[in-house]
Amino acid sequence: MTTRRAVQREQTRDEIKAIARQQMAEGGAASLSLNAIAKQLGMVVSGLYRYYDSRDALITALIIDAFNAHADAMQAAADQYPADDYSNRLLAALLAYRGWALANKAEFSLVYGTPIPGYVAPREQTLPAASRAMTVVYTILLGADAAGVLRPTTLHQPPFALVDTGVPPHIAYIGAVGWSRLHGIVTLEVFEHVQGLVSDIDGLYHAECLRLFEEGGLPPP
Amino acid sequence: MTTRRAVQREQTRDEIKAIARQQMAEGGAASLSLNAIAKQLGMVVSGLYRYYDSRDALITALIIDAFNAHADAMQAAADQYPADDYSNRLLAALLAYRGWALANKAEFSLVYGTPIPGYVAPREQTLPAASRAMTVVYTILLGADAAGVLRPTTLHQPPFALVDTGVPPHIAYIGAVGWSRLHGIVTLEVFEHVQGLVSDIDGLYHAECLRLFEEGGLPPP
DNA sequence: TGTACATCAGTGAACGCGCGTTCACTGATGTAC
DNA sequence: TGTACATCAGTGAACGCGCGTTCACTGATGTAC
Repeated sequence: MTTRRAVQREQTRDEIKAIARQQMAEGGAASLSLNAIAKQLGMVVSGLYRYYDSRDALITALIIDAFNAHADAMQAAADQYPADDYSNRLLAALLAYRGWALANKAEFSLVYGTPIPGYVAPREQTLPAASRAMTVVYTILLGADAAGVLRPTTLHQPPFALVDTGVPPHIAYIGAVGWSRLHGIVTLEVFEHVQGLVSDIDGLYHAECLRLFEEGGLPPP
Repeated sequence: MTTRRAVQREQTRDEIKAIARQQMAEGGAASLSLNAIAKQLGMVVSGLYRYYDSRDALITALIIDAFNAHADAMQAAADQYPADDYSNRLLAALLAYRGWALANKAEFSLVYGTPIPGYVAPREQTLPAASRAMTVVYTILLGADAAGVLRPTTLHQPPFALVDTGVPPHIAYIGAVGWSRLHGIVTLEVFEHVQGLVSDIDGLYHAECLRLFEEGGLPPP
């Protein structure tokens, strides 16, 4: 039974990440510093190396966590509605995309903003988590399509080349268009570029969501 | 005649910015360092303070330059077409938005990505330059509207609140929707998130541009 | 249940590094007369 | 055109700071018998 020490260890790993997240929330994603984390943890900085091999390893863990938390938020929002209520599930997931980003701006920046100088993400580690958010949306759309709820529209015939990820092209097309549109609003909002132009960003986001339902052929909720 | 020294001075200021841009292009926007710039310039680091009051002052200058260069690229692209060829002028400007961003990824990140930790942009200095890109688009749309080329569509009645910037709401609405949509594609592309999903990003961008023409009521070129 | 040993969490000192900023200085370029 | 002085570009040393990482260490917690 190695349990007790292992549990403690896992707790400390989590605590380190929690403090890192908190400090990122205060000073921005790029202000991450092992020294500052150790100080707040009440531990000497070299002690952190018992838990993470290096600063980069910690960043990677934070990135994976962020992707997962983002996807989890979307999934949880969708799950508030019954399995066959595709429209409400999708809208909830889309709103959660923005909601999580605004509630966790630093983590959103860490993942979708300027890369941290000197750090390169190990793709094979981060990619599975990174694609989860998209999978949440695909799953809902695939369900709707299988149930015959997804009306074919012009947005089902991609006029450009998509990467084959196993998802049927007409679903992938809606996904790509929807993601880029909504992501645009969210990035501009998180980095405060659109506030001088649109006062009701919530309204803009909703309007774009509804247009996506219409263009994608799913009845709006 | 203070000219000679003044000219030299202006040249050195430009050279400092050029080196800064080059180093940002190599190491990312956040890797900006006065020491590194001075070394490459062949000058001792304290000498830089003859030209910029501080690191932050240099960053501000670079940000203003980036906004201006971006808007200039859009304006120049539009100006390849006659003043009354609104459709081609607009499309050229929109394509230049992405083109400049891809050709100047570091400057784009500096301006639209995660803010540099410890630096806060003095809004009153950067705002005029920041709004220029949007002005290029507005001007074309206003011209088209005045010439009666802009067909009224549903995208002319904003279902949400816009900030009054002196631009008529129906124009501002098209601007906000178009900007956020296209910006989304460009950010995802610059930070390499969409490459695993869409292989022909050029095609996606064009398709979205054309949809904006249709929705906005301007005949596609 | 008790002892002998192994594992491992956390310490503390030290490493070399790069950072932005200051200050008194030298020597060249410019201005005033 | 020539001299006296002011301006200013660039130097070099020093400042204090925070950074990530290493290493030999102590002492507590766990395991084997």
